Amino acid sequence: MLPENTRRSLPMALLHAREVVMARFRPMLAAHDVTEQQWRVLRVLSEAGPVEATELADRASVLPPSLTRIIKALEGRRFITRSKAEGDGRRVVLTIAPAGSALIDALSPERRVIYDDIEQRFGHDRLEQLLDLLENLIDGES
Amino acid sequence: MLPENTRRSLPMALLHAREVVMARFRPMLAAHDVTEQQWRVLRVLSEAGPVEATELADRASVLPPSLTRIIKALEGRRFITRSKAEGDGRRVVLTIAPAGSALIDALSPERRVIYDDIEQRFGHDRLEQLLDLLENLIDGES
DNA sequence: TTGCTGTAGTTAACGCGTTAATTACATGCG
DNA sequence: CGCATGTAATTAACGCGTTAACTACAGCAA
Repeated sequence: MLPENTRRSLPMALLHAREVVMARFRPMLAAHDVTEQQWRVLRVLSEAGPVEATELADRASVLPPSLTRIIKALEGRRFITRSKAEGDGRRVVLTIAPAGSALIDALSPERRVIYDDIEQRFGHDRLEQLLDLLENLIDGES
Repeated sequence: MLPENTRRSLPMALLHAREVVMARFRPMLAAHDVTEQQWRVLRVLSEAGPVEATELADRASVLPPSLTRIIKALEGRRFITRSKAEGDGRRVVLTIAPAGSALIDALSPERRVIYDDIEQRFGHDRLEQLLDLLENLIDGES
């Protein structure tokens, strides 16, 4: 059934939901001069260790051209380091640098507070339910 | 509780979910040379009739600077018309034009097919449940 | 009327999303 | 080896997201 109004359209609802959630995190990121995408890349590198660019782009939900720009910015600020994969001169391996880890550590407490607040306001069970549904949607469509 | 991995983070999940859903609609929009945002604006105008810019931006989930650019593009293609509100020289009123309505009509069948397919694959009840949760999240955080 | 304050839109600057084209390297085949 | 094909990453071009600054107009008060 076609959604009769814009408000109850799935793409719109996802967009709007993401907007209101990110609005809570944005001030924190802006205060440290990191964009949302740079933050995602740093977190993936922090969680997953040295990773090739393609996998990094995939895990951070960033397209390759964007990743190229993000890498340049993060490398310029010494948040990450970049090296060629041995055995394949095309691949690039990214590693988080001390300054990058320090940023992650510095922001984690604040991030936890925001996330906890969202979870508390929305409800733990409903959040889990929402995450399950989103995961199912993603797996089913991709 | 802080999400332990990037995959089960709410902002990431919302982003990724939106991505996979929009991937289904994007070819349709590209084939008619409309961006996703232009399409949203047209649909709001189609549903709501003549509307002032601020309300339009709000309903289409587009920021004012973006709306200014979108209006220019849509006006250039005769999809919408623009006029000043009588009684208030600051306000701008947007109205969908015949060419715009024609585009909406041309794309609606295909849009329905895509939406129905998503709904069928994901499940009607789960979709409704997801929309409810998203609506609650939006209302609770905004 | 003059001027202050608030509001609607626009412009500017910069980064990302998206697609297409391009470069650099790897692999396989003759 | 030499060349075609494929893949990883980058670059280019254009539109949108985001914030801040700016313009134009409305409303109100002295």
